[in-house]
This record gives sequence, structure tokens and C-alpha cells, in this order.
Amino acid sequence: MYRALIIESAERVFADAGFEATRVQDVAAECGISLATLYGVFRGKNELYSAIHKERLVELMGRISHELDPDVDPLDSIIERDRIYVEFHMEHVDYLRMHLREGNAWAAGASLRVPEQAQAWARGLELGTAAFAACIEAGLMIEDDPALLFRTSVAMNQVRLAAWIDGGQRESSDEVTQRMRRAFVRAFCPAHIVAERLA
Amino acid sequence: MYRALIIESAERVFADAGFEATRVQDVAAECGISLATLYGVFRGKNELYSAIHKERLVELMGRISHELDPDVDPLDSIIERDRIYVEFHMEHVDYLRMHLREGNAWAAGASLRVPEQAQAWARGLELGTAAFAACIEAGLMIEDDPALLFRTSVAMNQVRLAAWIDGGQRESSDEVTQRMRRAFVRAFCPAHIVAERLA
Amino acid sequence: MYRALIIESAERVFADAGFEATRVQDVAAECGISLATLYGVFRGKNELYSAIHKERLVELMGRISHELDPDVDPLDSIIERDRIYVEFHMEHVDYLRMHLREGNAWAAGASLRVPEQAQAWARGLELGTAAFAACIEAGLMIEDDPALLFRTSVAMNQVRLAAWIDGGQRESSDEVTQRMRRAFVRAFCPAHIVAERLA
Amino acid sequence: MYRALIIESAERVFADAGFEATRVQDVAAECGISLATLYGVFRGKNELYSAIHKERLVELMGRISHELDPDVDPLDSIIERDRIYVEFHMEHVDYLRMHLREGNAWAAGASLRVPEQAQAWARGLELGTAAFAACIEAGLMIEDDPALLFRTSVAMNQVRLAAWIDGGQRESSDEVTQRMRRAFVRAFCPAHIVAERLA
DNA sequence: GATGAATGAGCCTTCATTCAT
DNA sequence: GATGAATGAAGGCTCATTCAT
Repeated sequence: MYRALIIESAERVFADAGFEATRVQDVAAECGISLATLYGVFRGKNELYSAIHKERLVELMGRISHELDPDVDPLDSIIERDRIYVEFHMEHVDYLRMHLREGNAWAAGASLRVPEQAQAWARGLELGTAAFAACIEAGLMIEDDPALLFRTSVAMNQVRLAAWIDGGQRESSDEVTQRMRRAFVRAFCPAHIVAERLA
Repeated sequence: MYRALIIESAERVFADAGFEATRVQDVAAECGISLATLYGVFRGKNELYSAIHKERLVELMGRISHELDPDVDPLDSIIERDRIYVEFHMEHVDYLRMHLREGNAWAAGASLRVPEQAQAWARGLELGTAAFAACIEAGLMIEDDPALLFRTSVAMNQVRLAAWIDGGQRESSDEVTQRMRRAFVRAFCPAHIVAERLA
Repeated sequence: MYRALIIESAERVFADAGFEATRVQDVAAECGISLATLYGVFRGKNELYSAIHKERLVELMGRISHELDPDVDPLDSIIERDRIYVEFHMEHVDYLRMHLREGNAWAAGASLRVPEQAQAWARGLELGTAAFAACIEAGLMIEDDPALLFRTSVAMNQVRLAAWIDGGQRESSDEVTQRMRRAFVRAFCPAHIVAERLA
Repeated sequence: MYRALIIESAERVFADAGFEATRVQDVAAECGISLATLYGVFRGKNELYSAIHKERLVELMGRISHELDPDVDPLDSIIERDRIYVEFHMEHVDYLRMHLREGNAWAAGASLRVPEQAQAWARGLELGTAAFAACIEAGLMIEDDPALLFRTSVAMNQVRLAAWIDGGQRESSDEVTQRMRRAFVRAFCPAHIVAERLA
């Protein structure tokens, strides 16, 4: 089936040019197939775009959206989720580039083009906010609006991922995750937790 | 001169719809002038877009890009710059909305549509990186890649500004700046500075 | 305004080629204008087609659809309506050709492409059926299903009009109407009325 | 052989949607065969359409186009032909629906899509005109252009057939033929023949 | 022989841009 | 200077048709 091939090629083209500037013809050319063949698999440009997001976001949300284990330290739970988020995007670089180009959901949820993105963002925001609230409750995090903190953490992760791409994708996901963890703790935890965790 | 009128109207339309989805016709209608008149002032859609950025970025860079006073505490200098950045965007909400919609330069410098943006980002990155490096040098900031820290700080500011818009633009720039300052110090300074500054 | 020019040109092209085989490009070329100009006046092929029908049918129905004068002989009333119908189409030959090509509503009302046509046919059928029923009631017409008789009369008129076109459009509307009247009386009236009217 | 199956299925689809709106794919689906198989039997959409008409029209013309028996009353000969025409179409309802949708040859001979139709119409017109002329010659029919009378009679038959379909195809061909015969005599015969034949 | 898979060519529609008035 | 009117140049999408298996 062409489906997977098309999705991968389309990710590359969308990542390079953005949704609007991408011509369906270009995607077909990138796949090495004809326009009509592509339209045989996806019903149109929008559906193709949606399909990419659905494909990737279902996987990402599947990995990430389980309820947090109450026995695990809530701070570690969040950091673990961030690790999954980062690892996933490092496995799907072209999707990451699409994400970085158009996906600043934290800035304007309304700007998301397809329902799959909007739903995933809504779900992620819900889960993230709850997790941050739990940390605040437990005294593990500074007192502030948990939704705002979560959005900030997403932006910080995106910066790290963007820097990873700019730097030639050389670092391993473990290295990136480690750095991210330190920045995270510093940004969101009270002094004694910072001291304890970053010792 | 129509110039200022067109720029303001165009900001609104671009902010609402994004560059690609905005039709020049719509901008003219928003201005209450004819298409041909608009083309008499700006040579095309791209030039209009550039002109907006030039107009705003020249002002912003003018306010922000003086060399830092060596007598002033380098940390305070950065925070002052952030204050200016935030204040400026709170005075130009439509431009801010354009900025948030398309301007995640920290993520992908290559995605910037117009040279004005690219230059301003390059200059800002240069200044910011130097300032962060000075702070690190002075032991006021944690040791890390100053460019990465700067990009992170930009993203954090953008999140704050986005939240300010989402929240109905109720807070004053002072309130936003205060909160931003605390988040900044926490995220980027070593423990003893945090203790000192957030006392 | 191009509206009238386009409608006339489009009638010609649609009459020659039929709706499906007509390319909007052809209509524009027939008008001597560009495609985009045509689209500035009509929003699309369907709307253009509808507009033609609306334009013509509003006029035709305006001429034809008044209530019948109860003082006038009901048979004469119907014949008068037929005269108007024929005269109208002889004034609008290209519309007549479209009508003959696609407008066999009497055969399959469901096949009408645009609402304007469907409504006009529904209204015409209603009026015609009522008028025929009145004639039957008055003993001026043979006893049969008035709707069927009406549909037959429409088909007969269309044959006359088609023959008029095939014959080079030489006859006057009076001549055509006269012949039509004789055929009408013969086909639908009982013997004594035929004798009386065709004396 | 798929030939007959395809023709029957295609008739149904063409009757429902019309030539232009029918996709070859839909015909294949209706047959339950693949597109390529269909193209193995017919060389294209046009040829398929032609084949349907050829198939049906050869049969119809075979039944109808013998020379008239000079010993039989010429009026009865025509009525007998009409009976055959009606009976044939009542046996092939989908073909009848195609015929009613696109086949108003009496209106515009030029609009016939395929040569089979055009030839059959030309032959039918020739035969019909000759037969009507013979009736006129014999004083059995009113004096008028025999071709026009023939075209009118075809239209009248089509109206009856359309009404038969609309009415749920309940009447037998004998019933329809009877009614048609009465309408025919009334429309085309002089008073004394009407009196004699409709007694 | 039957088919799934593939495509070339074309049509409708949009929009940035120009120019005569 | 301002504009209404006009258009060239694309882009999304469809469908009749073919061909390797």
C-alpha cells in the first residue's frame, strides 16, 4: 500500500514548504507516483494532511496518554511524559519539522488546521494541566497557573527539539532528555526540590 | 498617507487569517480603499507583508538593540529588554498575533517569510546570545549554551503573551513583566541568585 | 454590465453543446472576455446556468401565470397561454434550443437540473392542469386525465417549435400559433367543439 | 459473454444519471465486474453507449420497419407500429428511461449522441413520414406536413410512456395502446374518421 | 480472460496583479 | 491620485483509459 509511503513523503514536503505552499503535485512527485494515484489513496489535500496528523498523533497519544501511576512521583511522571514526547518526535523528524512550523498550539489553539491536531492538543492540555496541578498540590512545583506552566514546558521542549535539529541531529534522545529534565526542574520547581533533584 | 492605515488594517487581517489565506482584496476592503489604491502604495502582497514587519521591527529593534550599559547589572539588562519586548507587543496586539501565528523563529529560523523578520531575528539572536553569555560569564546565570537559553527565553515570553491574549488582555504590562521576570530568574539563574532576586 | 451579454452568449453555447459538454472557457470565449471576468459576474457554471433559467423563466412566468379571466372562454384561455409560450420562445431562440435539448420536463420532472426549472415546471403543471380540468368540466374538452392532456399539449408545442427551427425560423409566430391552435382543438376537444372551432 | 449483462447494467446506470454524469467505473460496479473487464468487451464509454443503442434499436427496427402490407388499412398499419413501439419500450424500461431522458429526436435530430440513434431516427422518420403521407393520400388523415404529424405522434407516445412510468408501470401494454390509439385518431384524423373509429 | 493499479489530460475555480479612465 | 474592470497563471481534483500480472 502506498499509504505509508505517501505519508512519509508528504511529511517531508509539508515540513519543507508548509501546508499552503505545498502543491499536491509536489507530494506526488516526491512519492514518485502520479497525482491520480495519490488521489486514489487520499481524497484531497486536507485529508492527506489530516491523515498524517492522525497517523502520528494516534501513536503519540497512545504512548503518552495513559493515566499517571499514583505510586510514581508526580514530577517524575511528567518528566517521563516529556521524555516520550521528545523521543517520539526524534523518531519522526519530518513530522517534528511540521510540528515546529505550524504547531505552536500553546500560542493559539484556534490556529490548528485539522481536528486531529485540535483534539490532541486539547487532550494533551488536559492531561498536562492535571499533572502539573498534582505536582503543585504536592509541593513539588511552584505555585502558578498549571495550564500556563504546562504550555511553557511544551514551548521549552520545542525549543530543545528545534535546537537538536539545527545542531544536525547529533545528540541522542537520552542526552536531550537529560538536559530537558534539568531545565524543567529549574524552571518549575521550588528551590529545595531543585537542590534535591539536580544534585 | 494611506501607508499607516493600510499597515494597521493588514495586520488585523493577516493576524486573523495568516499570510496565505489572506487575500489582498480583503486587506483593501478592511481599509475601505480600492485594490488599485493599495497597489499604488505597496507593490504586492509580499511587499505589504514585509512593510509591516519592517515598520514594526525597526521600532522594536530601535527600542531594544542599544548596546548594554556596562554599568548596569547584566541580568537586569536582559530583563529590561524583555520588558521592552513585551511592552512593545502589548501595544501592537495585531502584530503580536501575527508574530505568535507565524513567528516561531526560535524553532526554525529558515521558516521566516520575509528578510526583515530574518534580519531582526538574526540581530536579536546575536544581541541576546551576547547578553546571556555575559551573564554566564559573570556567574549570574547557569552554564549552558547561551543561544539555547536565549531561544528558550523568547519562547517563554511568547507563551506569556499568548496567555495574556487568551485571558482577554486584562493584565497590565507591568503585571506581565513581573511574572515574566520571576519565571526568567527561576529558569536561568543559579540557586543563590534565585534566592537573592526572588526574595 | 456583462450580465446580459454573458447570458446571451452562454445560451448559445449551452444550446449547441449541452450543459455538461460546455466548458466555462468556451462561454468566456464566446463573450470575448476572460474566464476570470466571467467568474466576476457569475460564481460558477451552475450559477450561470441557473441565472439563464431564472432570467428567462421569470419573464415567461410573468407573462403566462396570471389567473385565468373567468369571463373568457376557458379553451381560449389555454390557447392564449400557448400563444404566449410559443411567442416567448420564438423571441429567445437560443433559450428555446436549450429548452428543447434538456427540457423534456413532461417526460421526467426529476431530470431538471436547476431549481428554477423545476419550480417553473411545477407551477406550469399546476396552472395547466387546472385550466385543462376547467375545460373538461365545461364540456369543452374530452374526458381524460387533465395532467396527461396538459403534458401532451406541451410536447405538441415543443414539436411545433422544433419544426419551426428546423425549417429555418421562417414562419411568423402568428402562423405557428394558428397551426398549433388547430392541432390543439383537434387533439383535445370533442367532435362538436372541433366542428365549431375549426369551421 | 458479459456483453448482455453489461448492456443491461449500463442501461440502468445511464437511465439514472445520464450519459455525462455516468462514470464507466459505476457501470462496472453495477455489473459486478472490473473496469478492465468492461474495457475488454467495449472499447470505451462511447462505444458502450453506442452498443446499447445498436442492440435495442436493431431489435426495435426489426420489429417495426417492414414495408407496410398494402392490403392492410394504412391507418391501422401506423397504429400497429405504434403498438409495437410502445410494447418494445415497456419491455425495456431502462432503455425507455434513457430514451426519454436524452432521446427527443423529434425536437433536435442533431442532438443525438451516437450514429445508431441518428440512423434509427432517420429511418423511422422516413418510414413514418411515408406512412402518414399514405394516410393523407387516402383521405384517412388531415392534410398537413406528414413529417410534422409523425414527429407529433412520436412525442405523444413518449408522453404516454413517461406517464406510464410515473404512474408506477401498472398498466398493461394493451391498455396503454388502447388509449394511445384513441388519442392518435382524434389528433390526426378528420371528423368522419374519428366518428367511425372511436364509435 | 480478468483484474488491480496507475495515469494523462483536462476542467472548474481562485487570486495576485495591472491598466484605462 | 483613485478606481472599476479585467486577466494570466496557477492549483485542486476527476475520470476515461491502459497495462503488467
